[in-house]
Amino acid sequence: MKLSQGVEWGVHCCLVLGQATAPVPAARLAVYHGVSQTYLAKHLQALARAGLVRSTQGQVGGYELTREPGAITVLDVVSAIEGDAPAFRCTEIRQRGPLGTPPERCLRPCAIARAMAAAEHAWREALRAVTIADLTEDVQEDTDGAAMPRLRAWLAA
Amino acid sequence: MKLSQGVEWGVHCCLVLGQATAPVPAARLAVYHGVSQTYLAKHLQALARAGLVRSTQGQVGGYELTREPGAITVLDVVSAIEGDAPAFRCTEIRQRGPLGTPPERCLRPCAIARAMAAAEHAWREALRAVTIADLTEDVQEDTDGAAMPRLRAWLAA
DNA sequence: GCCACCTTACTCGGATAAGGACTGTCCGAGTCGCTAAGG
DNA sequence: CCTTAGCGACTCGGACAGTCCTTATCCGAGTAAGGTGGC
Repeated sequence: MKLSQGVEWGVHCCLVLGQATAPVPAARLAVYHGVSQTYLAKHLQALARAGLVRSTQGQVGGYELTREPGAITVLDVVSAIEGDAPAFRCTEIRQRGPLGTPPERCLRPCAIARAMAAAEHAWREALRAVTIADLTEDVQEDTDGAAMPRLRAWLAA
Repeated sequence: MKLSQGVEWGVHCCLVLGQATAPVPAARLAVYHGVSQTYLAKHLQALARAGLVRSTQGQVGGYELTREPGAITVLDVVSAIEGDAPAFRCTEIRQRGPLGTPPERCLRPCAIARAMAAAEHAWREALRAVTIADLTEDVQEDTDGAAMPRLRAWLAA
């Protein structure tokens, strides 16, 4: 089990966009993070499709958040990049083989699937509890309040 | 993010082995579940490497649990199949780019990595709370107590 | 001086290749039980 | 009748291809700003 690289990039981009006062082009976000410009663009498209960011074309275009940072959770970003499909997919093994349970007896999901779904629910809730604003504050504390002012100055330049 | 197919197979195999009183060959487990024999063998090797099951060769050989079902958690099986690597891998984006934070300033893990790690911890704890014995009981209830006796009879035949 | 048009440059968006991991398969090494011969 | 050596069959274990998804990239469509010419 592994998460896509794009998740990390997407969250970082949301942190940056939360500090911006004007649309930021994808290329500028890529330079700031030191990653591939074209590939980051692909992930930003996913964020746009999910409605987390809005894209503007033209000379002063770019990406900007559609909601305030406190209203965007990490789960929103992860779901936008990774999709909503559950990590564990029950293939109904219990219905197969010589002692397979008939489908009409399988009213509830498989016990294994239930346990897996409960664990994924806990994972999602933990991600839902953290917003972009929370992360921004954490980064501020980690850097003694230096990161965000520097970032805003770099965005303005 | 998706889990390997082998996780589902591995848990099901542990459920069966928990009911067995003698080693069960991999081929028999595959027939019972209606899955590929050779591919299931590959995943059983992973369970053996993790010390969850013991393999015996020879004519009456096969696999058997090393611990009682109540002492094996779903997390044990998932870790055996998927490995212990965390799903989210921080690539230290904060250290890159024109405003990268110097490594000597990065004492704590990245705030994003901390949030992701907390969520994964919640996921792991939820899986650790469920044992093979718990799942066996759940399946019993789902089938009105019919599944395990039938399984034991099939194993004896 | 003001307005409309055009050019230009910049932006995003989807369609297109390469690499790696999961999936699926095979055959060889090792081990145990059974059989048969000898004492 | 008991012991022991050999044989045979069954088991696991690691090494080998195929396929899907993630990664990475490119070029075309669209848009807004700025400049220029006309009124």
